[in-house]
Amino acid sequence: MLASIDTRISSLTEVEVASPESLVINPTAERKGVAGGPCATCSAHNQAICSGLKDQELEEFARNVRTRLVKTGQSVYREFEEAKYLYSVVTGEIRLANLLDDGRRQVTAFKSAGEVIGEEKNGYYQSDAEAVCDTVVCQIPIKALDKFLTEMPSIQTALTAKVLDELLALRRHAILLGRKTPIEKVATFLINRAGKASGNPSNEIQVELTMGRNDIADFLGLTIETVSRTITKLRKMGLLEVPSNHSILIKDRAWLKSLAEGEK
Amino acid sequence: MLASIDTRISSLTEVEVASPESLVINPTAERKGVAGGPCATCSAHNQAICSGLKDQELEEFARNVRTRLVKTGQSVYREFEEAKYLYSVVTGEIRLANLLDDGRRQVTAFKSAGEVIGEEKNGYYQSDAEAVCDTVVCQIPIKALDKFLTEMPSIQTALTAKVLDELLALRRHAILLGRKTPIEKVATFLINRAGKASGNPSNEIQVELTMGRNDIADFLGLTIETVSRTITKLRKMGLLEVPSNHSILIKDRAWLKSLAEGEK
DNA sequence: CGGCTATTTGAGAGAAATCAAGGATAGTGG
DNA sequence: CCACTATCCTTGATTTCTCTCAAATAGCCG
Repeated sequence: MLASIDTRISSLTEVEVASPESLVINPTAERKGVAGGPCATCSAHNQAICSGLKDQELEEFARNVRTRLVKTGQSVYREFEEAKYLYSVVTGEIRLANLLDDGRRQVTAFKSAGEVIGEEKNGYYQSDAEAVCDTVVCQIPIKALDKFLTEMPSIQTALTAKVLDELLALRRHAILLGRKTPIEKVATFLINRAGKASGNPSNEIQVELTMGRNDIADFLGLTIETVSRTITKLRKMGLLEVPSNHSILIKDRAWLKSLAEGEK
Repeated sequence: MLASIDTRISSLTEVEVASPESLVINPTAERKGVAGGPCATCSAHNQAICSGLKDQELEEFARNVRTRLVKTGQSVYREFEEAKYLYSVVTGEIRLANLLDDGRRQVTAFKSAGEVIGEEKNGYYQSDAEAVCDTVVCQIPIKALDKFLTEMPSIQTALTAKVLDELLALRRHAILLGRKTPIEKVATFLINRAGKASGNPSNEIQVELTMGRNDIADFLGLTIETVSRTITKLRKMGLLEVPSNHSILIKDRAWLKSLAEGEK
């Protein structure tokens, strides 16, 4: 699955000449005659807010959206910027972050395929959204969205569910930030990643990290050194192997999970 | 304003014989013949999700809701409990909290008049909701709400706005928990309270705390001792006076605000 | 291969948690 | 109304962690 994402991204990247900052592709231009239009064949379709749409609605939806390639480190939008679009992540990964004036940063979430970003307050985005790796997002104009919400109830429902999911995720994250130890934080992070990564319930599982230690530290409310030391500690306990900086092999998922919950 | 709340609560408390656990009052029984029904005269009406309703809609709304007195320490609902109602706070204050298995607690928000609680995920509440002090809530059955959402668009709009507000508040709280120092945390807490408390932009302002130090500690991700020491420190800096445990006088709001943002 | 960046590791300082009393406050019942 | 008790809050001493500062190592890109 990761391989197919990589393929998709690099093929898109090659077209990237068109716009050095961020590539905009009109999906209607890509495929014609497919039932449901181009969105029907989107790799994120099944997990996205458009998944409940019928063929005809989906075609209408497709006419209103654009996909956009956001390269590593580039931002999709910034906090306090006027919110004109809602986005759905297609491939890759986005980090949402908030900053203090002196540069301290808190990453509040990593968002991947099918997830929605772009929440606003009084018309302005609530946080910075930046690509952790080369990422494709689906850009939905707020104006078009308003129409969809009334005409296509399944979008309303799906969107509400996504927002409530995000609320819950933030609550879970709050208890992590405020009350968990570094080991519990890192264990929770890895377990959540493993859950995202596959349905394989086996005790050993490979986790791919798109982000660097810095992002992990800012996500968990730690310094980069503490993250590094904690991973080392888990490795020396025999819980992990670290084949590369961006990949971690969990040797004992159940044990790691119990650590994540604070059972010592 | 606080005085009027107290009056209201104690008058309700006296009726409390009816139900030792939590008093249920049918507002339709209270007043008749008022345009908009009993909800029109609700002290929280202007800030609540029902504020945009016309008289007739409001009467329909009133027929479907009940008010409920929740005494100090009692819970409105618990995490993982089936979500049958959405609530709007009328008077008093509710704390939302999540727990770890070993009892560690993170308070994610304090909710007062006009604010909504009861967010769910797959039909189950996301956190514990408990009364910080004697509190009156308006109980809206989810089933009735679903009907309102389609028939009264202003409710849909208001509710969406409330949820987005909550998302933003949680993001702000995440950066507080993950990246702020104890002084910044306490200063932020007090400044936010002061903002809630009044429109008085003067430099000196009185803040009423309904909750104890324990709740503040669990809200800010600190121990109770650190909260206490930090308040003492701010007091000795001449920034605060503490006339009673539940009341704090901010002597220099601008200075406190600059501390809250991390400017040293 | 060389330079750049990311990550790991080490030593030391500082800060908040923990452990332990002591003091204030509020609510209860005489 | 006041004494009494339970709870809450503050303060002090000590310990433990995590951060900070510093440097070495590893990985990556051209």
